[in-house]
Amino acid sequence: MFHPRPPISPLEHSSFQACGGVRLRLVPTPLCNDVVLMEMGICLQVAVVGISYRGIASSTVVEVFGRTSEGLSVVVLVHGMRPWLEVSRPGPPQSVNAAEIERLRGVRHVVDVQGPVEKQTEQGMKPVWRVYVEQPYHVPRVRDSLEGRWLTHSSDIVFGQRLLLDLDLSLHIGVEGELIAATPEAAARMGIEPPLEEDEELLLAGASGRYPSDLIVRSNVEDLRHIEPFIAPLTTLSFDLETSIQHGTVLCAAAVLRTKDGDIEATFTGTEKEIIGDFIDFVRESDPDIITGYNIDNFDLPVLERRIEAMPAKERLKLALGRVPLDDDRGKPNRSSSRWWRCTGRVIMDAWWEARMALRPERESLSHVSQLLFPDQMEKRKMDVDASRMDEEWQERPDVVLEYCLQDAKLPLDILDAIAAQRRSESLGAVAKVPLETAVNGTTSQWIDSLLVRLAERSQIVVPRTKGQRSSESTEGGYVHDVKMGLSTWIVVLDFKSMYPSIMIEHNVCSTTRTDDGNKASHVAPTGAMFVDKKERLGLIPQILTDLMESRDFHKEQMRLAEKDENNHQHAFHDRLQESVKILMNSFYGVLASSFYRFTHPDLGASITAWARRKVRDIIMQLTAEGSEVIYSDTDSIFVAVPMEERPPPAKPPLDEDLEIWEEARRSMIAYGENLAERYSSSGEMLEFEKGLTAFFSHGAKKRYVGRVVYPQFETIVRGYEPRRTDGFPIQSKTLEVMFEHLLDDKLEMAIELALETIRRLKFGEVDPRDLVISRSCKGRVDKNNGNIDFTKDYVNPASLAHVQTAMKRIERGLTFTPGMKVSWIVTDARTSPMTVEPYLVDETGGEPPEPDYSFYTRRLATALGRITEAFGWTAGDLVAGTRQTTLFSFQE
DNA sequence: AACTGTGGCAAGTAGT
DNA sequence: ACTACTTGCCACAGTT
Repeated sequence: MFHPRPPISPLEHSSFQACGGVRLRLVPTPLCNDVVLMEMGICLQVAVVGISYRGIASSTVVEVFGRTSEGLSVVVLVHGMRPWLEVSRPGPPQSVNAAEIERLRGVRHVVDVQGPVEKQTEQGMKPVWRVYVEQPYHVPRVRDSLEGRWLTHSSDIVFGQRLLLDLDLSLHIGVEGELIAATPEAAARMGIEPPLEEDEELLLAGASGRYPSDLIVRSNVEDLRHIEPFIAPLTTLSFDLETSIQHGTVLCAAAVLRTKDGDIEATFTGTEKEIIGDFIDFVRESDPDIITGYNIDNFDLPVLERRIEAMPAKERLKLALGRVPLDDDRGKPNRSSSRWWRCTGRVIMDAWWEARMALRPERESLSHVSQLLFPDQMEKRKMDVDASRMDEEWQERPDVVLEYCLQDAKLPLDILDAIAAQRRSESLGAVAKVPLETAVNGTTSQWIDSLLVRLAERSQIVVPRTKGQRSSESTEGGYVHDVKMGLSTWIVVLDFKSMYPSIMIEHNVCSTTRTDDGNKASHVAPTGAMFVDKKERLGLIPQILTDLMESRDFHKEQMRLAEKDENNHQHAFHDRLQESVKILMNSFYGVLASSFYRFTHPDLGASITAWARRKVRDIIMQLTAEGSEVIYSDTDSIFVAVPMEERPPPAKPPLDEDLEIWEEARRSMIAYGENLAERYSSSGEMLEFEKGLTAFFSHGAKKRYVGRVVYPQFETIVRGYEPRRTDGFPIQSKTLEVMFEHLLDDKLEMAIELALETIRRLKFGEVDPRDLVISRSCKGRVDKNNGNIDFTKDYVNPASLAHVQTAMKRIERGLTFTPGMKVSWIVTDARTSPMTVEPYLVDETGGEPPEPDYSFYTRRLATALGRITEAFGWTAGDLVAGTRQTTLFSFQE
């Protein structure tokens, strides 16, 4: 049983007219001459959640699933799209006789051949024909049957994406069309009578049965257009199942739908079939854009699939969670080969995965992540249901379990809201011009394809296929300068602005501009790779990156304006957009350096990094030559010591007199940074003064340093060291964090004191075992047949690894383990080989923590702290002993 | 029997 | 999407 949906408050009619409103007209239909059907012209702004398509007779209807700016769910049935691919003759340009084209027309499933059009191919300009085929799935078949006689282009683009590419649309689209069906509530909201819902009408529109959306609109390709991004009132449904440990059956379930108007909660009880059936009904009725839950990818969705599979064939339910008619098989979520579940018309977004990516928590249990995000609210959440005794709990107090289940359904929504996961994805989709689904679950290559393919096709450049194999050779990457060991004071950090994108723009780096002809080359990389001049041909990638840079500047400007107006909403909106642009720009280098991307060549990635290394090394050499000291550098950043006659102590002093000296040093540091940035910036490359530090410390290892930033704002940065890592143990991170603060204040004695005291306490076991928990992610493969986990595919010697040992012990004790999840343990005996560890389960099942091997932890902590203190003459051994082994040699150091 | 050094595996981070 | 780099542990070989 579930609570019914409360009525939706009617919207004001005027707000709907902003985008054209609703027109009514009476027209005779061709199907039934004597009946006059009402046909309603409608104009909508839609955020595209997902795109699919269906073949109808000899044409294809594209289904665009989304949410309107007014908050209604909609499926737009777009007519007039025809699947196609392009062909050209292999080899150098040559004449093609008409008979050859006629043969092409005769190929099975080919509907039409058009052209030729002169296009740029890998072998120069060539005539290219466009071959239209019956259905999208015929594209690969025709492609393969033409193998050898023709080269094919644009022949592996998924048809759903085709709509956005051909019409140059993004996530937010304007739609004009005919309203052919609406739920009574939706009609009421729009202030109209719902249209007649006759089967013929839906069939005419290319639908079979009822889509679960509020509106069904029929449209034509010509009636879709690009619109500016808006914040869509997306809806999210979260759910949680409680299952029997003994039988694996579903005991109860809960779901919460979150809209901009609030939450609707539902709980499900009864027989397993009733629970699952009612849950499916609730999903279809509430028609959310996003389905979420905690670890649904690896738990709840597989459980639903398995339990339905276990039902007798006759009365088996359909797991129709998708936005398609009930009898349409595409409604069932599937995860074919991919790590992600897909479900037609909706996005499946696992709050576990999103939280993991956004927060990088040390432990990943729902309770730990909630604690992290909502420390105050967690008081309310009573952990009084013992999940390891679920069957008994359900027997004894079902209402408590149901309440617990509802809580667990609701938390994922709060988590996603707290990290703004949906909004971020919407922004990324708007920038990469892909549906929400691709923004959430797609790969970077899909986002970049979306921009690159559409520009190539507009620029009369053929689109190559994604390459099959990966080469064994890897490209040399960025340059990392040796870091000076110890404490340095008064440092400026200079950064190249968007270094790799700038290089790509400056040197016109693109697969379409690369050349082997030395006469044509105007850009020669340090590796010898050559690229033509911009005037000869402007590369696709430089064009896109230039646009992206401009759009980032635009959104940053809008942020400034919003800030001035104190419009937080607008500020956050543009901040997300500029952030998405940045993410996208930085992804370009990655796909270009990958060997299987369609628009790349091994020269590209190698040239970019080679130019970058040269640029950074040149500046380091010049700085060194002029007497400045370079402390560190990684890829695009340079840390330079500010030249000063006398270096004031780094800590901001309380005394007036000293404070003035300190402030003066800070001012001269800023001036020096700005001066360097200006001197080393040319038109093509921008070196920016990014940060000013009073103190910088490293023990001498690259990518590991801490710094006290005093410009542009005050903060402490820690890079690479244990406090940044999720696989250390808490006391290690906490101690180092405080020690770093002391070091940066130039309070060496306090840092050493803390190290000695913490090690002493640990040696005598005077610490909370919680501070000794180590967590790491663990791989493994699930055996399809028996559900067992196989570790041997991922690990050479699984049993010798502490995290695998922990995972195995969890499984032994009947606890969940899903490949990729983090497991937590305490080392109980390090004298054995491999060391003995015990899972730490206090958060999950309660009980006593395992007895730690304190001597192991003492040694590990001493090693970590000793690395730092060794810069000041205290080795790890000295820290454990509690005294420094002073020798003549150590004094000389 | 207890160290010490080394190569290999694995995870995680810093940077794009 | 990519490379550079550090660290921890194990297995093994070679000392002390």
